[in-house]
Amino acid sequence: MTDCLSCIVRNRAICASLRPDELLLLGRMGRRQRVSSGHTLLWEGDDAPVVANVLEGVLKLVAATADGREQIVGIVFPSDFIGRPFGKESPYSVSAISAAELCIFHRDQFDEFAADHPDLQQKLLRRTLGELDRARRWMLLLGRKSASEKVASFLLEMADRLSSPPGAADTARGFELPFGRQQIADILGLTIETTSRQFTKMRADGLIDLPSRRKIVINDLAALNEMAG
Amino acid sequence: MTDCLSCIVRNRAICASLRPDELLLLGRMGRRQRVSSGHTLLWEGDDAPVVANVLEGVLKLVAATADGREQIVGIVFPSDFIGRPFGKESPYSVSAISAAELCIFHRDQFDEFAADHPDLQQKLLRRTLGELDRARRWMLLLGRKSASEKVASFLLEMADRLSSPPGAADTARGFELPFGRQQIADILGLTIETTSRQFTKMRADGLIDLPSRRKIVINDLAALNEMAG
DNA sequence: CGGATTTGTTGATCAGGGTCAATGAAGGCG
DNA sequence: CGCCTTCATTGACCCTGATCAACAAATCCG
Repeated sequence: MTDCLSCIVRNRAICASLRPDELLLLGRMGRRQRVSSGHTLLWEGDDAPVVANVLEGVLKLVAATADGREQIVGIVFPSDFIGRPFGKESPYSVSAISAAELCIFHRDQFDEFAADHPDLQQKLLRRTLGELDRARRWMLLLGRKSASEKVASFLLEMADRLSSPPGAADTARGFELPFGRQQIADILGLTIETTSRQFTKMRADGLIDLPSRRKIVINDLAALNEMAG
Repeated sequence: MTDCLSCIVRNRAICASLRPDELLLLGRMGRRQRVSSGHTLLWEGDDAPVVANVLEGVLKLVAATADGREQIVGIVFPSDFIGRPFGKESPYSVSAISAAELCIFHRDQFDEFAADHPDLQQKLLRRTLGELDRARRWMLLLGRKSASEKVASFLLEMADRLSSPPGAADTARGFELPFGRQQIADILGLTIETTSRQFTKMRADGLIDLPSRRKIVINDLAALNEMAG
Protein backbone atom coordinates (compact mmCIF):
# COMPACT_ATOMS: atom_id res chain seq x y z
CA MET A 1 0.00 0.00 0.00
CA THR A 2 1.12 3.52 -0.61
CA ASP A 3 2.25 5.84 2.10
CA CYS A 4 -0.13 6.36 5.02
CA LEU A 5 1.83 9.36 6.26
CA SER A 6 0.92 11.32 3.17
CA CYS A 7 -2.70 10.10 3.15
CA ILE A 8 -5.24 12.86 2.52
CA VAL A 9 -7.32 11.80 5.49
CA ARG A 10 -4.32 11.06 7.71
CA ASN A 11 -5.40 13.49 10.40
CA ARG A 12 -9.13 13.01 10.22
CA ALA A 13 -9.65 9.26 9.87
CA ILE A 14 -9.37 6.86 12.79
CA CYS A 15 -5.72 6.35 11.83
CA ALA A 16 -4.97 9.73 13.38
CA SER A 17 -4.66 7.92 16.72
CA LEU A 18 -1.67 5.91 15.55
CA ARG A 19 2.06 6.57 15.81
CA PRO A 20 4.13 6.33 12.61
CA ASP A 21 5.37 2.82 13.42
CA GLU A 22 1.86 1.58 14.14
CA LEU A 23 0.66 3.27 10.99
CA LEU A 24 3.23 1.38 8.98
CA LEU A 25 1.88 -1.88 10.34
CA LEU A 26 -1.70 -1.01 9.58
CA GLY A 27 -0.69 0.33 6.20
CA ARG A 28 0.73 -3.07 5.24
CA MET A 29 -2.63 -4.65 5.93
CA GLY A 30 -4.60 -2.23 3.86
CA ARG A 31 -4.92 -1.71 0.16
CA ARG A 32 -6.24 1.22 -1.81
CA GLN A 33 -9.12 0.70 -4.13
CA ARG A 34 -10.96 2.95 -6.53
CA VAL A 35 -14.62 2.27 -7.03
CA SER A 36 -16.78 3.91 -9.64
CA SER A 37 -20.08 5.63 -9.05
CA GLY A 38 -22.93 3.19 -8.60
CA HIS A 39 -20.77 0.27 -7.57
CA THR A 40 -22.02 -1.70 -4.55
CA LEU A 41 -19.30 -2.83 -2.15
CA LEU A 42 -21.35 -4.70 0.41
CA TRP A 43 -24.79 -6.25 0.07
CA GLU A 44 -27.46 -6.17 2.73
CA GLY A 45 -27.57 -9.48 4.56
CA ASP A 46 -24.30 -10.81 3.16
CA ASP A 47 -21.30 -11.41 5.30
CA ALA A 48 -19.11 -8.31 5.21
CA PRO A 49 -15.51 -9.47 5.04
CA VAL A 50 -14.01 -5.99 4.80
CA VAL A 51 -13.90 -2.65 6.54
CA ALA A 52 -12.51 0.53 5.04
CA ASN A 53 -11.64 4.17 5.38
CA VAL A 54 -13.01 6.52 2.78
CA LEU A 55 -10.33 8.72 1.22
CA GLU A 56 -12.42 10.37 -1.42
CA GLY A 57 -15.98 10.35 -2.72
CA VAL A 58 -19.36 9.71 -1.13
CA LEU A 59 -21.11 6.44 -0.38
CA LYS A 60 -24.57 5.54 0.86
CA LEU A 61 -25.81 2.91 3.29
CA VAL A 62 -29.12 1.50 2.11
CA ALA A 63 -31.69 -0.65 3.87
CA ALA A 64 -34.51 -2.10 1.80
CA THR A 65 -37.82 -3.88 2.31
CA ALA A 66 -38.54 -7.24 0.67
CA ASP A 67 -40.56 -5.53 -2.07
CA GLY A 68 -37.82 -3.08 -2.98
CA ARG A 69 -38.59 0.14 -1.16
CA GLU A 70 -35.32 1.76 -0.16
CA GLN A 71 -34.25 3.94 2.72
CA ILE A 72 -30.82 5.51 2.89
CA VAL A 73 -29.70 5.00 6.50
CA GLY A 74 -26.27 6.56 6.35
CA ILE A 75 -24.09 8.79 4.23
CA VAL A 76 -20.36 8.26 4.21
CA PHE A 77 -17.90 11.04 3.47
CA PRO A 78 -14.11 11.16 3.18
CA SER A 79 -12.38 10.21 6.45
CA ASP A 80 -15.43 8.22 7.55
CA PHE A 81 -15.25 4.54 8.33
CA ILE A 82 -17.19 1.79 6.58
CA GLY A 83 -18.08 -1.70 7.68
CA ARG A 84 -18.98 -3.75 10.68
CA PRO A 85 -16.07 -4.64 12.96
CA PHE A 86 -16.53 -7.72 15.14
CA GLY A 87 -18.26 -10.05 12.78
CA LYS A 88 -21.83 -10.27 11.69
CA GLU A 89 -23.23 -9.65 8.28
CA SER A 90 -23.88 -6.16 7.05
CA PRO A 91 -27.43 -5.06 7.91
CA TYR A 92 -27.42 -2.69 4.93
CA SER A 93 -25.73 -2.41 1.58
CA VAL A 94 -22.97 0.07 0.85
CA SER A 95 -22.76 1.73 -2.57
CA ALA A 96 -20.67 4.49 -4.03
CA ILE A 97 -22.73 7.41 -5.26
CA SER A 98 -19.72 9.12 -6.78
CA ALA A 99 -16.35 7.84 -7.88
CA ALA A 100 -14.59 7.00 -4.63
CA GLU A 101 -11.28 5.87 -3.25
CA LEU A 102 -11.11 3.58 -0.27
CA CYS A 103 -8.50 2.10 1.98
CA ILE A 104 -9.69 -1.45 2.55
CA PHE A 105 -8.83 -3.97 5.28
CA HIS A 106 -9.79 -7.56 5.90
CA ARG A 107 -12.19 -7.40 8.78
CA ASP A 108 -10.57 -10.13 10.84
CA GLN A 109 -7.14 -8.63 10.46
CA PHE A 110 -8.48 -5.22 11.33
CA ASP A 111 -10.31 -6.53 14.40
CA GLU A 112 -7.15 -8.15 15.61
CA PHE A 113 -5.12 -5.01 15.07
CA ALA A 114 -7.77 -2.90 16.81
CA ALA A 115 -7.76 -5.19 19.83
CA ASP A 116 -4.06 -4.38 20.28
CA HIS A 117 -4.52 -0.64 19.80
CA PRO A 118 -6.88 0.85 22.35
CA ASP A 119 -6.47 4.36 20.99
CA LEU A 120 -7.68 3.25 17.60
CA GLN A 121 -10.57 1.50 19.24
CA GLN A 122 -11.44 4.60 21.20
CA LYS A 123 -11.42 6.68 18.03
CA LEU A 124 -13.74 4.14 16.50
CA LEU A 125 -15.98 4.26 19.55
CA ARG A 126 -16.19 8.05 19.46
CA ARG A 127 -17.02 7.94 15.79
CA THR A 128 -19.67 5.28 16.29
CA LEU A 129 -21.26 7.22 19.15
CA GLY A 130 -21.39 10.26 16.87
CA GLU A 131 -22.99 8.22 14.10
CA LEU A 132 -25.55 6.89 16.56
CA ASP A 133 -26.46 10.43 17.64
CA ARG A 134 -26.84 11.44 14.03
CA ALA A 135 -28.98 8.40 13.24
CA ARG A 136 -31.25 9.25 16.15
CA ARG A 137 -31.79 12.85 15.10
CA TRP A 138 -32.54 11.43 11.68
CA MET A 139 -35.17 9.15 13.23
CA LEU A 140 -36.97 12.22 14.56
CA LEU A 141 -36.99 13.62 11.04
CA LEU A 142 -38.30 10.40 9.51
CA GLY A 143 -40.94 9.77 12.13
CA ARG A 144 -42.28 13.19 12.94
CA LYS A 145 -41.44 15.83 10.37
CA SER A 146 -43.49 17.04 7.40
CA ALA A 147 -42.12 17.07 3.85
CA SER A 148 -41.14 20.75 4.00
CA GLU A 149 -39.48 20.30 7.39
CA LYS A 150 -37.60 17.30 6.07
CA VAL A 151 -36.23 19.12 3.05
CA ALA A 152 -35.30 22.21 5.07
CA SER A 153 -33.51 20.08 7.67
CA PHE A 154 -31.72 18.21 4.93
CA LEU A 155 -30.45 21.37 3.25
CA LEU A 156 -29.20 22.76 6.54
CA GLU A 157 -27.36 19.59 7.42
CA MET A 158 -25.82 19.38 3.95
CA ALA A 159 -24.79 23.02 4.04
CA ASP A 160 -23.06 22.22 7.29
CA ARG A 161 -21.34 19.05 6.14
CA LEU A 162 -20.44 20.14 2.63
CA SER A 163 -19.60 23.83 2.64
CA SER A 164 -17.13 23.50 5.50
CA PRO A 165 -13.81 22.80 3.71
CA PRO A 166 -11.98 25.93 4.76
CA GLY A 167 -9.89 26.23 1.61
CA ALA A 168 -12.95 26.69 -0.57
CA ALA A 169 -14.07 30.19 -1.42
CA ASP A 170 -17.28 30.44 0.54
CA THR A 171 -18.06 33.71 -1.17
CA ALA A 172 -20.96 31.92 -2.77
CA ARG A 173 -23.07 30.54 0.05
CA GLY A 174 -23.74 27.68 -2.32
CA PHE A 175 -22.68 24.08 -2.40
CA GLU A 176 -23.01 21.10 -4.67
CA LEU A 177 -25.01 18.11 -3.50
CA PRO A 178 -23.51 14.71 -4.15
CA PHE A 179 -27.08 13.36 -4.56
CA GLY A 180 -29.74 13.28 -7.21
CA ARG A 181 -33.39 13.90 -6.37
CA GLN A 182 -34.24 10.23 -5.99
CA GLN A 183 -31.44 9.81 -3.48
CA ILE A 184 -32.61 12.82 -1.52
CA ALA A 185 -36.05 11.24 -1.46
CA ASP A 186 -34.52 7.99 -0.18
CA ILE A 187 -32.75 9.90 2.56
CA LEU A 188 -35.87 11.72 3.69
CA GLY A 189 -38.43 8.95 3.37
CA LEU A 190 -40.32 10.77 0.62
CA THR A 191 -41.02 10.19 -3.07
CA ILE A 192 -39.00 11.94 -5.75
CA GLU A 193 -42.07 13.96 -6.77
CA THR A 194 -42.70 15.39 -3.32
CA THR A 195 -39.01 16.18 -2.95
CA SER A 196 -38.94 17.99 -6.28
CA ARG A 197 -42.07 19.97 -5.43
CA GLN A 198 -40.56 21.10 -2.15
CA PHE A 199 -37.44 22.36 -3.92
CA THR A 200 -39.58 24.20 -6.46
CA LYS A 201 -41.66 25.80 -3.74
CA MET A 202 -38.62 26.91 -1.76
CA ARG A 203 -37.17 28.50 -4.85
CA ALA A 204 -40.47 30.22 -5.63
CA ASP A 205 -40.52 31.56 -2.06
CA GLY A 206 -37.00 32.90 -2.51
CA LEU A 207 -35.46 30.75 0.22
CA ILE A 208 -33.00 29.10 -2.13
CA ASP A 209 -31.62 29.27 -5.66
CA LEU A 210 -31.08 26.24 -7.85
CA PRO A 211 -28.46 27.30 -10.41
CA SER A 212 -28.14 23.73 -11.66
CA ARG A 213 -29.50 20.30 -10.87
CA ARG A 214 -27.24 19.61 -7.96
CA LYS A 215 -26.27 23.09 -6.87
CA ILE A 216 -27.92 24.77 -3.93
CA VAL A 217 -27.65 28.38 -2.87
CA ILE A 218 -29.23 29.31 0.42
CA ASN A 219 -30.69 32.81 0.42
CA ASP A 220 -32.52 32.87 3.72
CA LEU A 221 -30.84 30.76 6.35
CA ALA A 222 -33.09 32.03 9.13
CA ALA A 223 -36.27 31.10 7.29
CA LEU A 224 -34.83 27.70 6.51
CA ASN A 225 -33.98 27.15 10.16
CA GLU A 226 -37.49 28.20 11.10
CA MET A 227 -38.89 25.82 8.53
CA ALA A 228 -36.80 22.87 9.75
CA GLY A 229 -38.75 22.88 13.03
CA MET B 1 -21.98 0.77 46.47
CA THR B 2 -23.24 -2.73 47.00
CA ASP B 3 -21.53 -5.77 45.63
CA CYS B 4 -20.88 -5.82 41.87
CA LEU B 5 -20.10 -9.52 41.94
CA SER B 6 -23.67 -10.34 42.87
CA CYS B 7 -25.17 -7.79 40.46
CA ILE B 8 -28.12 -9.10 38.47
CA VAL B 9 -26.62 -7.90 35.22
CA ARG B 10 -23.07 -8.88 36.15
CA ASN B 11 -22.63 -11.13 33.13
CA ARG B 12 -24.62 -9.18 30.59
CA ALA B 13 -23.64 -5.54 31.15
CA ILE B 14 -20.39 -4.04 29.92
CA CYS B 15 -18.90 -4.87 33.34
CA ALA B 16 -18.70 -8.50 32.23
CA SER B 17 -15.35 -7.63 30.66
CA LEU B 18 -13.77 -6.82 34.02
CA ARG B 19 -11.82 -8.95 36.46
CA PRO B 20 -12.96 -8.97 40.13
CA ASP B 21 -10.29 -6.46 41.19
CA GLU B 22 -11.16 -4.08 38.37
CA LEU B 23 -14.82 -4.52 39.18
CA LEU B 24 -14.16 -3.48 42.74
CA LEU B 25 -12.56 -0.26 41.52
CA LEU B 26 -15.43 0.54 39.18
CA GLY B 27 -17.91 -0.42 41.86
CA ARG B 28 -16.48 2.24 44.19
CA MET B 29 -17.17 4.87 41.56
CA GLY B 30 -20.75 3.89 40.97
CA ARG B 31 -23.85 4.26 43.02
CA ARG B 32 -27.18 2.54 42.77
CA GLN B 33 -30.24 4.61 42.25
CA ARG B 34 -33.92 3.78 42.00
CA VAL B 35 -36.01 5.96 39.74
CA SER B 36 -39.76 5.85 39.53
CA SER B 37 -41.80 5.52 36.37
CA GLY B 38 -42.04 8.77 34.45
CA HIS B 39 -38.93 10.33 35.94
CA THR B 40 -36.59 12.01 33.45
CA LEU B 41 -32.90 11.48 34.11
CA LEU B 42 -31.38 13.49 31.29
CA TRP B 43 -32.88 16.33 29.29
CA GLU B 44 -32.38 16.81 25.58
CA GLY B 45 -29.74 19.46 24.96
CA ASP B 46 -28.50 19.63 28.52
CA ASP B 47 -25.05 18.54 29.48
CA ALA B 48 -25.18 14.92 30.54
CA PRO B 49 -22.90 14.53 33.56
CA VAL B 50 -23.64 10.86 34.14
CA VAL B 51 -23.62 7.49 32.46
CA ALA B 52 -25.27 4.37 33.84
CA ASN B 53 -25.98 0.70 33.56
CA VAL B 54 -29.60 -0.37 33.78
CA LEU B 55 -30.18 -3.10 36.34
CA GLU B 56 -33.93 -3.25 36.20
CA GLY B 57 -36.80 -1.54 34.42
CA VAL B 58 -37.21 0.06 31.02
CA LEU B 59 -36.30 3.56 29.86
CA LYS B 60 -36.90 5.50 26.68
CA LEU B 61 -34.73 7.90 24.69
CA VAL B 62 -36.83 10.72 23.28
CA ALA B 63 -36.07 13.35 20.65
CA ALA B 64 -38.56 16.17 20.20
CA THR B 65 -39.27 19.00 17.78
CA ALA B 66 -39.52 22.60 18.96
CA ASP B 67 -43.32 22.42 18.92
CA GLY B 68 -43.48 19.29 21.04
CA ARG B 69 -43.83 16.37 18.67
CA GLU B 70 -41.97 13.41 20.12
CA GLN B 71 -40.14 10.47 18.63
CA ILE B 72 -38.78 7.66 20.74
CA VAL B 73 -35.30 6.97 19.33
CA GLY B 74 -34.19 4.24 21.67
CA ILE B 75 -35.46 1.74 24.22
CA VAL B 76 -33.25 0.75 27.09
CA PHE B 77 -33.57 -2.59 28.85
CA PRO B 78 -31.77 -4.16 31.80
CA SER B 79 -28.03 -4.63 31.17
CA ASP B 80 -28.08 -1.82 28.58
CA PHE B 81 -25.93 1.24 28.92
CA ILE B 82 -27.17 4.83 29.14
CA GLY B 83 -25.44 8.10 28.46
CA ARG B 84 -22.88 9.73 26.24
CA PRO B 85 -19.28 8.90 27.07
CA PHE B 86 -16.69 11.42 25.90
CA GLY B 87 -18.42 14.67 26.60
CA LYS B 88 -21.09 16.49 24.71
CA GLU B 89 -24.61 17.16 25.78
CA SER B 90 -27.25 14.53 25.42
CA PRO B 91 -29.01 14.83 22.05
CA TYR B 92 -32.14 13.25 23.50
CA SER B 93 -33.81 12.96 26.86
CA VAL B 94 -33.85 9.78 28.91
CA SER B 95 -36.93 8.88 30.95
CA ALA B 96 -37.96 5.83 32.92
CA ILE B 97 -41.16 4.27 31.63
CA SER B 98 -41.33 1.83 34.51
CA ALA B 99 -39.79 1.83 37.94
CA ALA B 100 -36.11 1.27 37.31
CA GLU B 101 -32.86 0.67 39.08
CA LEU B 102 -29.63 2.09 37.72
CA CYS B 103 -25.96 1.93 38.48
CA ILE B 104 -24.76 5.49 37.92
CA PHE B 105 -21.28 6.88 37.26
CA HIS B 106 -19.92 10.37 36.83
CA ARG B 107 -19.15 10.64 33.17
CA ASP B 108 -15.65 12.03 33.55
CA GLN B 109 -14.68 9.38 36.05
CA PHE B 110 -16.13 6.70 33.84
CA ASP B 111 -14.34 8.02 30.74
CA GLU B 112 -11.08 7.96 32.59
CA PHE B 113 -11.64 4.44 33.84
CA ALA B 114 -12.65 3.30 30.36
CA ALA B 115 -9.48 4.75 28.85
CA ASP B 116 -7.48 2.45 31.14
CA HIS B 117 -9.57 -0.61 30.41
CA PRO B 118 -9.58 -1.51 26.71
CA ASP B 119 -11.76 -4.54 27.24
CA LEU B 120 -14.47 -2.40 28.75
CA GLN B 121 -14.14 0.01 25.89
CA GLN B 122 -14.39 -2.79 23.38
CA LYS B 123 -17.55 -4.07 25.04
CA LEU B 124 -18.94 -0.57 24.81
CA LEU B 125 -17.95 -0.35 21.15
CA ARG B 126 -19.65 -3.65 20.34
CA ARG B 127 -22.76 -2.52 22.12
CA THR B 128 -22.77 0.84 20.35
CA LEU B 129 -22.30 -0.81 16.95
CA GLY B 130 -25.26 -3.04 17.75
CA GLU B 131 -27.36 -0.03 18.74
CA LEU B 132 -26.40 1.70 15.52
CA ASP B 133 -27.52 -1.31 13.48
CA ARG B 134 -30.80 -1.36 15.35
CA ALA B 135 -31.31 2.37 14.85
CA ARG B 136 -30.74 1.96 11.12
CA ARG B 137 -33.24 -0.85 10.72
CA TRP B 138 -35.62 1.38 12.65
CA MET B 139 -34.99 4.17 10.14
CA LEU B 140 -36.22 1.88 7.36
CA LEU B 141 -39.38 1.31 9.36
CA LEU B 142 -39.94 5.01 10.00
CA GLY B 143 -39.19 6.14 6.48
CA ARG B 144 -40.70 3.46 4.30
CA LYS B 145 -43.19 1.24 6.09
CA SER B 146 -46.97 1.53 6.27
CA ALA B 147 -48.86 1.65 9.55
CA SER B 148 -49.70 -2.06 9.49
CA GLU B 149 -46.12 -2.99 8.61
CA LYS B 150 -44.86 -0.80 11.43
CA VAL B 151 -47.08 -2.39 14.05
CA ALA B 152 -46.32 -5.92 12.84
CA SER B 153 -42.57 -5.22 12.89
CA PHE B 154 -42.87 -3.74 16.35
CA LEU B 155 -44.69 -6.76 17.77
CA LEU B 156 -42.14 -9.14 16.29
CA GLU B 157 -39.21 -7.20 17.69
CA MET B 158 -40.85 -6.95 21.10
CA ALA B 159 -41.70 -10.65 21.11
CA ASP B 160 -38.05 -11.26 20.43
CA ARG B 161 -36.69 -8.89 23.05
CA LEU B 162 -39.23 -9.54 25.78
CA SER B 163 -40.24 -13.19 25.69
CA SER B 164 -36.68 -14.47 25.71
CA PRO B 165 -35.90 -14.77 29.46
CA PRO B 166 -35.38 -18.52 29.56
CA GLY B 167 -36.67 -18.98 33.09
CA ALA B 168 -40.13 -17.78 32.16
CA ALA B 169 -42.75 -20.31 31.25
CA ASP B 170 -43.18 -19.64 27.57
CA THR B 171 -46.18 -21.92 27.50
CA ALA B 172 -48.21 -18.87 26.68
CA ARG B 173 -46.73 -17.33 23.55
CA GLY B 174 -47.70 -14.04 25.14
CA PHE B 175 -45.74 -11.21 26.64
CA GLU B 176 -46.38 -7.95 28.42
CA LEU B 177 -45.40 -4.72 26.77
CA PRO B 178 -43.72 -2.13 28.94
CA PHE B 179 -45.42 0.58 26.83
CA GLY B 180 -48.80 2.22 26.60
CA ARG B 181 -50.39 2.96 23.24
CA GLN B 182 -49.08 6.52 23.06
CA GLN B 183 -45.54 5.29 23.58
CA ILE B 184 -45.92 2.68 20.88
CA ALA B 185 -47.13 5.46 18.59
CA ASP B 186 -44.05 7.51 19.53
CA ILE B 187 -41.82 4.56 18.69
CA LEU B 188 -43.43 3.96 15.30
CA GLY B 189 -43.93 7.53 14.16
CA LEU B 190 -47.72 7.18 14.20
CA THR B 191 -50.59 8.69 16.17
CA ILE B 192 -52.19 6.86 19.05
CA GLU B 193 -55.39 6.48 17.04
CA THR B 194 -53.76 4.77 14.07
CA THR B 195 -51.83 2.51 16.42
CA SER B 196 -54.97 1.53 18.27
CA ARG B 197 -56.82 0.84 15.02
CA GLN B 198 -54.03 -1.43 13.82
CA PHE B 199 -54.17 -3.44 17.04
CA THR B 200 -57.93 -3.74 16.74
CA LYS B 201 -57.69 -4.88 13.14
CA MET B 202 -55.04 -7.47 13.90
CA ARG B 203 -57.18 -8.87 16.67
CA ALA B 204 -60.23 -8.93 14.40
CA ASP B 205 -58.17 -10.81 11.81
CA GLY B 206 -57.12 -13.35 14.44
CA LEU B 207 -53.41 -12.56 14.23
CA ILE B 208 -53.14 -11.62 17.88
CA ASP B 209 -55.06 -11.63 21.15
CA LEU B 210 -55.17 -8.71 23.55
CA PRO B 211 -56.07 -10.22 26.93
CA SER B 212 -55.39 -6.92 28.67
CA ARG B 213 -54.16 -3.44 27.81
CA ARG B 214 -50.52 -4.31 27.69
CA LYS B 215 -50.58 -8.03 27.04
CA ILE B 216 -49.98 -9.42 23.61
CA VAL B 217 -50.50 -12.98 22.45
CA ILE B 218 -49.30 -13.81 18.98
CA ASN B 219 -51.50 -16.38 17.24
CA ASP B 220 -50.08 -16.32 13.74
CA LEU B 221 -46.39 -15.59 13.68
CA ALA B 222 -46.05 -16.39 9.98
CA ALA B 223 -48.77 -13.93 8.99
CA LEU B 224 -47.20 -11.29 11.22
CA ASN B 225 -43.83 -11.84 9.58
CA GLU B 226 -45.48 -11.58 6.19
CA MET B 227 -47.18 -8.38 7.25
CA ALA B 228 -43.96 -6.82 8.57
CA GLY B 229 -42.62 -6.72 5.00
C1' DC C 1 -23.93 18.04 -33.56
C1' DG C 2 -28.05 15.44 -32.67
C1' DG C 3 -30.61 11.49 -31.22
C1' DA C 4 -31.22 8.55 -27.13
C1' DT C 5 -31.41 7.96 -22.37
C1' DT C 6 -31.55 9.38 -17.88
C1' DT C 7 -33.17 12.68 -14.53
C1' DG C 8 -36.24 16.17 -12.94
C1' DT C 9 -40.62 18.86 -13.03
C1' DT C 10 -45.44 19.50 -13.13
C1' DG C 11 -50.35 18.14 -13.08
C1' DA C 12 -54.49 15.34 -11.71
C1' DT C 13 -56.25 12.13 -8.69
C1' DC C 14 -56.47 9.17 -4.72
C1' DA C 15 -55.81 7.01 -0.25
C1' DG C 16 -53.38 6.36 4.07
C1' DG C 17 -53.12 8.17 8.07
C1' DG C 18 -53.79 12.55 10.76
C1' DT C 19 -57.10 15.49 13.33
C1' DC C 20 -61.01 16.42 16.07
C1' DA C 21 -64.46 14.65 18.98
C1' DA C 22 -67.16 11.44 21.69
C1' DT C 23 -67.43 7.26 24.22
C1' DG C 24 -65.81 3.31 26.81
C1' DA C 25 -62.80 0.72 29.82
C1' DA C 26 -59.11 0.39 33.43
C1' DG C 27 -56.68 1.55 37.12
C1' DG C 28 -55.75 4.69 41.26
C1' DC C 29 -57.00 6.30 45.54
C1' DG C 30 -59.57 8.24 49.20
C1' DC D 1 -66.45 0.39 47.15
C1' DG D 2 -67.18 3.97 44.01
C1' DC D 3 -65.60 8.23 42.18
C1' DC D 4 -62.23 10.24 39.28
C1' DT D 5 -58.48 10.32 36.30
C1' DT D 6 -55.98 8.32 32.80
C1' DC D 7 -55.75 5.51 28.80
C1' DA D 8 -57.75 3.24 24.78
C1' DT D 9 -61.17 2.70 21.24
C1' DT D 10 -64.16 4.16 17.66
C1' DG D 11 -66.22 7.32 14.26
C1' DA D 12 -66.39 11.23 10.85
C1' DC D 13 -63.84 14.07 8.13
C1' DC D 14 -59.89 16.15 5.94
C1' DC D 15 -55.19 16.90 4.29
C1' DT D 16 -50.61 15.65 3.16
C1' DG D 17 -48.04 13.19 0.42
C1' DA D 18 -48.26 8.95 -2.76
C1' DT D 19 -49.42 7.37 -7.29
C1' DC D 20 -50.02 7.59 -12.17
C1' DA D 21 -48.96 10.03 -16.21
C1' DA D 22 -47.10 13.38 -19.37
C1' DC D 23 -43.61 16.37 -20.48
C1' DA D 24 -39.18 19.04 -20.13
C1' DA D 25 -34.42 19.38 -19.49
C1' DA D 26 -29.76 17.52 -18.87
C1' DT D 27 -26.40 14.42 -19.93
C1' DC D 28 -24.35 10.81 -22.61
C1' DC D 29 -22.32 9.19 -26.80
C1' DG D 30 -21.59 8.01 -31.34
